[in-house]
Amino acid sequence: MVVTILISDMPEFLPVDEQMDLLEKGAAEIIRVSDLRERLEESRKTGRPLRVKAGFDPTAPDLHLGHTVLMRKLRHFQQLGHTVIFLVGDFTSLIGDPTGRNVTRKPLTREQIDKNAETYKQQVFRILDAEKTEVRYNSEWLGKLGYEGTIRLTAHFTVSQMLERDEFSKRFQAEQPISLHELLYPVMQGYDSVALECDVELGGTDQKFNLLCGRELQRHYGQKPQIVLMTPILEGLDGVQKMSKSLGNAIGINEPPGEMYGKLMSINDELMWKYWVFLTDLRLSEVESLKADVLAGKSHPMEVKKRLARIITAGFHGEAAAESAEENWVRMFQQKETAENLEEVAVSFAEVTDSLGYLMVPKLLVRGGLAASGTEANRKIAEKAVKLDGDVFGGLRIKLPALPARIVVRLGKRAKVAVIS
RNA sequence: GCACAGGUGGCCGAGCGGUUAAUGGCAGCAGACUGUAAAUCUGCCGCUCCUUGGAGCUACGGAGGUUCGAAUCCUCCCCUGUGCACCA
Repeated sequence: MVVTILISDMPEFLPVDEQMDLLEKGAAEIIRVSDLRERLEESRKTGRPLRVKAGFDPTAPDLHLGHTVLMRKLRHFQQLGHTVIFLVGDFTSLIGDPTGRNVTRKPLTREQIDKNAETYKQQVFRILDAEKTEVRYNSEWLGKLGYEGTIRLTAHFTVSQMLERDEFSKRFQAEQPISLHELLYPVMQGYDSVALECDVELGGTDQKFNLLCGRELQRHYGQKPQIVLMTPILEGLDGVQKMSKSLGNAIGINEPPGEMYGKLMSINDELMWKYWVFLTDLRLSEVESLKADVLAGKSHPMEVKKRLARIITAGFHGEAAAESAEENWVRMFQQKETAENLEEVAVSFAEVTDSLGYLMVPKLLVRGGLAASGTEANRKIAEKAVKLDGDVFGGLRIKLPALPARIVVRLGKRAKVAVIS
């Protein structure tokens, strides 16, 4: 399943201008544009594809749309015939990337790393072409480095260079801890570029420092410094903070179509335009014209958002699934009816009934994952937020009809069908 | 090693012997309003059990202690930051 097929069957090495067009779209910053152009010229002349690396800490096995901004850009390089290296930072994840952290990260165990790396690959290849992707692990060379090699490597950097880095200096000034080993992270990431002889490295804008370390080190090792292409950090559902699973504002690429569609619809209008740019293949000019139409009142923002949700959902689940997700959404939220394709939860009679055989509604809510605890379920019932088969429920227990029973349980926006037997 | 300042619920941050499940803020959830938006307003926001009002349990870095009673006082330990020292 490939999200983007912008240009398929592209002959290798298009004219540089055309390559640049595709590569520059949605890039936050390129260091440096002229170098990239030059390197592409060279590759076209010699027939040597560029080596394009992106590294991943196998720490977050659940990819979300924020990650796909970068993946899509890698895919673009791939489509242009260049070599994409998917680097699993199994060694660096022993440290934990200090980027965006105000706290030292806990190191992972070997088992966790391996497991995460596998899950990661599965997900990444929904966007990248697995056949054409070189998968590497940085333990391959970092593991061999040893203490001596590490010392030699770190000698290329000074403490003040490291402290220039925003994350470090902020933490330092705020009198927060910085562990010594965290300073090693950028150095090792930089060495990856040396070991792989990268022409280009991709990363989020928050990775700038790390990416630049690669350039620095490559110079020391007599290589041409890599071009650095940074993708923007996509805001999550709240529209403010970066999309991140731990912040609870993410849309995972493995989420069912209904969820994905619904979450996309819940973003605010302003954010929608960013999603159009970074998560679809519409040209910049096309997005601009959509926006102009909305501003001019020619089209309704909700309709435009529905189209966005549909395109993105279709990219991961196919056109048919996206269409049915949309129909469901309309039925549930616009027409306030009950959706057809609600998720069913099988519940056994004993789990949710009291000794007299009455259905305990709070237990049902917990069992169905709609409430985190019985206490919370009770609160929500008291707030008249719970509906059973479409009617507001205000009590505690209910007499069950004949088994097996199907009850549509709804708490706020979310609803499920409980099948009790 | 010494001195000082700290460690409170998802996060930030009050409290400094009892009316404290613990003020505020953020995040989150629900209701109203809507375009399931956003903004705004309102309510909720540890867990369990009976119930429309209660009962119990767990919680303020860890372990002890003082006290009728401790997040609050004492002792020891762990962790963080800062300064000084060490760097024979």
